[in-house]
Amino acid sequence: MALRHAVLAALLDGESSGYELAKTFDAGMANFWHALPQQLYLELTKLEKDGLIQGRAVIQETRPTKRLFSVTNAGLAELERFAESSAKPAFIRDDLLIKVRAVDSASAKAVIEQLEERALIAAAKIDIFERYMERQRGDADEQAFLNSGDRIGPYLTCLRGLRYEQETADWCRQTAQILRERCAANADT
Amino acid sequence: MALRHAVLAALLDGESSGYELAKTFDAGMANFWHALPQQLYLELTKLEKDGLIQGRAVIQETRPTKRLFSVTNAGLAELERFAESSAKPAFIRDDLLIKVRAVDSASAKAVIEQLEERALIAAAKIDIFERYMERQRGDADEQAFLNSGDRIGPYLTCLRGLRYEQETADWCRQTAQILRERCAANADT
DNA sequence: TCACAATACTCAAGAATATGAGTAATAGCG
DNA sequence: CGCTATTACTCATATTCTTGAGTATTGTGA
Repeated sequence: MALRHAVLAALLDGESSGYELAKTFDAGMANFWHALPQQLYLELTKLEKDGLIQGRAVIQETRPTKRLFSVTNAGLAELERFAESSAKPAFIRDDLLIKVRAVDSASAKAVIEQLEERALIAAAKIDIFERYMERQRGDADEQAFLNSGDRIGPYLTCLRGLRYEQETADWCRQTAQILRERCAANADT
Repeated sequence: MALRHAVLAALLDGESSGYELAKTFDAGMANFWHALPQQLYLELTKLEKDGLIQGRAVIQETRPTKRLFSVTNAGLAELERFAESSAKPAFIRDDLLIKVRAVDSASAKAVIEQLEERALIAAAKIDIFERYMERQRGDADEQAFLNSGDRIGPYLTCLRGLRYEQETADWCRQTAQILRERCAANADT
């Protein structure tokens, strides 16, 4: 039931069409939710039907007409209710971790490659998050921004995403290194 | 398609019944997969039908008969294939992060409480992981264990789970602190 | 100019996950 | 002696998420 709330939260940043949302959602939700365009369109339709968001059609000259959605007061109230409801424990689902958990000498090579690949992906995300955060806080330093900025939510969650990716990158590199050394030791014998 | 592989990986630690697996799965998978007992029983049934695990009935005197499952050679081969297949990018799904992202003065109080609660949960997990890791490496220090231990997969993923929970706890406490300060500043004006 | 990418969506079907309700026996506690 | 917890599972349904296939128009590079 929480994609619903993730979409509402995303629309707090300003009205958006389904298409725009689909492009920015994964990045904007900084690592703690993910959805395909089809799900987003569907969810937007439902949210509008329930009166939590409202859409307005924008007729464009050169592009198809789009519908921009924004959160209604009922939507804000729903987010309030959501905030007060008890949160389900979070969970990650990560194929790569399963591969590492099951790793043995036969699969080590493939796993090492994927760890390195993942470290690169994480590094790219770190860049994106850092740029976003710089832009958000502008001239102020972080502490000042967090004390006085309004709508600091996206910044706070981006901070979490940033650290998560830093940990991911570090762990992937270290784990790949350990597995490489074990492969080498194995080959010697 | 990966609960399947998570269960296979879990059974590498030794044969287990559905019931035992259900109790240890969430903890053992150290934060990167989660499943309810019903799903696990179902998956075990499918895995057995596909010949990737085999079960043997153990008749107990005072308890109902249980079935212990272990990974077959076909199961090991399937894990190999899985390791070589390209991994889907991981994703987290976390209600609490959505709440933080949408946080405003109205919802701050509820969100602070949940952040503090989450920090405690994370601390409890950290304890569990640390104890598991100590037990695993025994007398050896970590480096030595990782160099020479066999089946280091569970240790490596536990390490990741540990750091993840440490980050979670830190971030939750810091974020709660920031929100508290803003509440106080708000009340002053 | 011609294919290909981008904008802006929709619909249907399928796989994976979650929820709720049972069954049935024994163990331990007061 | 009755109550609840534990062991050990099963079945059915509901929700959620993913996948694949479309539609229709416009902008852009070779």
